[in-house]
Amino acid sequence: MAADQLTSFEHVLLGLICRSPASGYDLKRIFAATPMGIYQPSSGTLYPALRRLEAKGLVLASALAGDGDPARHRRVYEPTQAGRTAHLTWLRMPVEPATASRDLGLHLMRFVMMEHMVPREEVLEFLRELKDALAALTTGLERFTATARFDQLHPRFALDHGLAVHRTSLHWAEDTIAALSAAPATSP
Amino acid sequence: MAADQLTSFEHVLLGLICRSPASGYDLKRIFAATPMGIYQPSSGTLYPALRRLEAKGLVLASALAGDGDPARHRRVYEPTQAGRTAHLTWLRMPVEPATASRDLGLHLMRFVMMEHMVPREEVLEFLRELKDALAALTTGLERFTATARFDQLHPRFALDHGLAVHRTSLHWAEDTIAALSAAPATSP
DNA sequence: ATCCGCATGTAACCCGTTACATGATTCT
DNA sequence: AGAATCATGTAACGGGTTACATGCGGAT
Repeated sequence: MAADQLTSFEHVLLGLICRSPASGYDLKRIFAATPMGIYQPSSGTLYPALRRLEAKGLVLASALAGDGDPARHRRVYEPTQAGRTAHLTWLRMPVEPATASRDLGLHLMRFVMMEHMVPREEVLEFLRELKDALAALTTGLERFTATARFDQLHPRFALDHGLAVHRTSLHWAEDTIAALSAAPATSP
Repeated sequence: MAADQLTSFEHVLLGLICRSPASGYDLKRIFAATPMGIYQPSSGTLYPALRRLEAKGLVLASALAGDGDPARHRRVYEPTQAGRTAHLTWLRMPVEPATASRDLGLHLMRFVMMEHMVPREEVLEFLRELKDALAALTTGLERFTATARFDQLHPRFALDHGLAVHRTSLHWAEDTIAALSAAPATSP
């Protein structure tokens, strides 16, 4: 049932539910309030995705709203054991160097959700993988810049942008590895 | 016929065809060879997209292959007048500050294609719009960072990354404005 | 004669977008 | 009572992904 892989959005939803049980509306507000609110999922995206997670046995809708009157049209989802496992597996997925650039935002998302979910050492390993992938990308772009001949200005400028941004991400990864190595340990 | 708007991918294809007539296979090789090859369109994406552009009257398939034997199963597309107009209109679209972050890659694409297509002053105006949008995003993130309280480490680190990357893009825009202002004029 | 690269296409499937629909609850 | 907010859903549409299919031309 839970065999086929989830979309990125479903993985994020599952992660949020694992952090704390939530209804669809709760999740909508989370997206609206936090800086990941650049993406605002619509009802037509959100609720079917939750139903898919439910159908795959990764989350369960507990209809208890908490207040006095029972279950007033609110479906609060909480993860099943299979859901927690799937989420942890997702968090532990390796960084594919080839797609690290495209998936950077998703990797950041995973990084945020790793806290208190996987041990510090695994987080550092993830960051090292990310750093290596970004380093490979920058050297690849540097090599292209060195070998290609530019008969126009703008392509060169655009490459400069890509290079600068990748270098920034690379430095961030290095800095974060250092900061996290120095930070006091926390309990999962 | 050409009323409804195109997808980003279709806009890019149209731009490439405007730069120089090409077949589907040519376009595929362009994506594979240049640094935009991070995205490699499949046949099922590419050819239907070209057919849509053709159906909308934006491109035309001229079946002359150039070599001796005539048209050996190669559809070389070239832009129609409506196609050129649509492409120029796309190039001249303003930068939406709200989605500048999400569309940054696309804006860079537009920037590359603007060369020799729109006058230098319009390119500079575009870059100023982009710079302003990026500046607004950075101050917005800075404000969030200042007001929000972080009970966890990773969200703070992730925000740092976003801030650093946006600042890099902002600096790039400023530098490119300066460089382009100083560069010698070119003919469209 | 066969295999590889060129070159274009089709069909199933899935998901995100958009727009609309529906009720319950709280506020004024 | 009426409006706004909470809360969930559905249906149509379009396009991207994947995988498969096809045929020609040149190379070994």
